[in-house]
Amino acid sequence: MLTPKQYNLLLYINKTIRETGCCPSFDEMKDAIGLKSKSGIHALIDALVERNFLRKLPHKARALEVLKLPKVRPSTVVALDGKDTIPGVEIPLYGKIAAGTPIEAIANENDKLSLPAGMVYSGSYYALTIEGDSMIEAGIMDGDTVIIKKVDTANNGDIVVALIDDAEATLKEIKKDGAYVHLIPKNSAYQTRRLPASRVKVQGILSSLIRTYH
Amino acid sequence: MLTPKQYNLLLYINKTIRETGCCPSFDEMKDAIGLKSKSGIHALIDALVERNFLRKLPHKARALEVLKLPKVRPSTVVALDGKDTIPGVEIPLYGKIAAGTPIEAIANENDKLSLPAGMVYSGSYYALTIEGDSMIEAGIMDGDTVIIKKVDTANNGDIVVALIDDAEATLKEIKKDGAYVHLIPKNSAYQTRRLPASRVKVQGILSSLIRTYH
DNA sequence: CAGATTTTGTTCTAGTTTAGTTCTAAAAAT
DNA sequence: ATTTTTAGAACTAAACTAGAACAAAATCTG
Repeated sequence: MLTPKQYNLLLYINKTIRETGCCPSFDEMKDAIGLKSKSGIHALIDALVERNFLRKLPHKARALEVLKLPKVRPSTVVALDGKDTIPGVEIPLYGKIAAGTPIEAIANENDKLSLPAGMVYSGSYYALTIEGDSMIEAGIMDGDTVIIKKVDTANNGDIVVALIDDAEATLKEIKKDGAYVHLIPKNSAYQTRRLPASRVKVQGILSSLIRTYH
Repeated sequence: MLTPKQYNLLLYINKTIRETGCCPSFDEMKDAIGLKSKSGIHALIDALVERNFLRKLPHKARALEVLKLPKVRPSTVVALDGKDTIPGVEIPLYGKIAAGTPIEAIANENDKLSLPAGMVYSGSYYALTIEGDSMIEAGIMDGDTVIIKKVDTANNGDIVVALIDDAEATLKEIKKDGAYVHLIPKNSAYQTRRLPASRVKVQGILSSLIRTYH
């Protein structure tokens, strides 16, 4: 994944941005990791950008953004010897859902979400990552992971994954109105959509939500 | 599927990346699994790449990525409800947190929350149930369960459990301002509180959030 | 606001160290 | 006896260090 130098620089950049609010300069970085020339920093940063740990705004000074950090976990978590286990399940993580975009068709077998058994009851479940802010007033934020229970009917007021015209999937509150359904965003900047029931398929209802900070 | 050498090497690579954040070199690997030459490592890695357990960025050093791990075989744990087991942890659920109520008053050692190991990294954690709407604009709603990492310092912008005057615990965004701290609610109907740093103790920072519907 | 100044980022060259690959042969296992 | 695994050396390539010169961005100044 990373070389030790790359890793140390990444940690230093992240720490500095968090503590001071602004990005260190190349000279500050070279002092911090003990180099005498900043050309090496340049190469390290290029490597980190290439690996998608950093992004830099082109033609700006002190304009680095940390995209992710290597997940450093205690070894007990990966000691797969069956000691620290709880009853649990793995459900597929199907990708992102956003207003106006279909769920990514790829069901990547590698993307799985582990859940304690207590979070899922009978039935079949899958997970999606939220993109966009159309449900923000329901406390569903960009980047949240939602756990969806596969069902094909829902009650008024349920938050559902709705597939429109077999093309576009979206997470909205549903309200039935005769032969029509209303798909209600929870953000006053967005409009409720009213569609013939025949064009809308319920693909599941919101069962739980997980958000990770930092 | 995998030979014992391949399996051990894969676990070692995964463990090293997770613990240190960076990828081991071939020499480190050969020492780790007890070989005297690194040419054998090369063959093992090729085999792991071919079986899609590893990916390597071409023409890069220390640029391995673990794609998947062999399935966990829960040998002794009894499956519950036909469900599987996963690596996991249990953390204490201390009760509700709301403006004006100390945590300890409602602490009950018996309430535990099970989490998949992937949700907690190094450190000690506890869980609280949110009461009230003072953080609603941060997507934290009444009834949500928050997972708190026990630490006693935080950075500006972190959402923390703050204990005021050893009496009152509250979940707020923290901002340090010299000898003072600001405790910032995320609801325009509430006021930011500015307190001398001596009256405020950080009891943990928000690590993740779980919400269950229905 | 324009121009000057300083700070910051980029590029180049060149050399050192570290890491990865390939090949051959010996040793072990089947 | 054949195949697989291991060891070792030789080689190629990437990572790292350093210095300087230059270009661009940010800041200062009148």
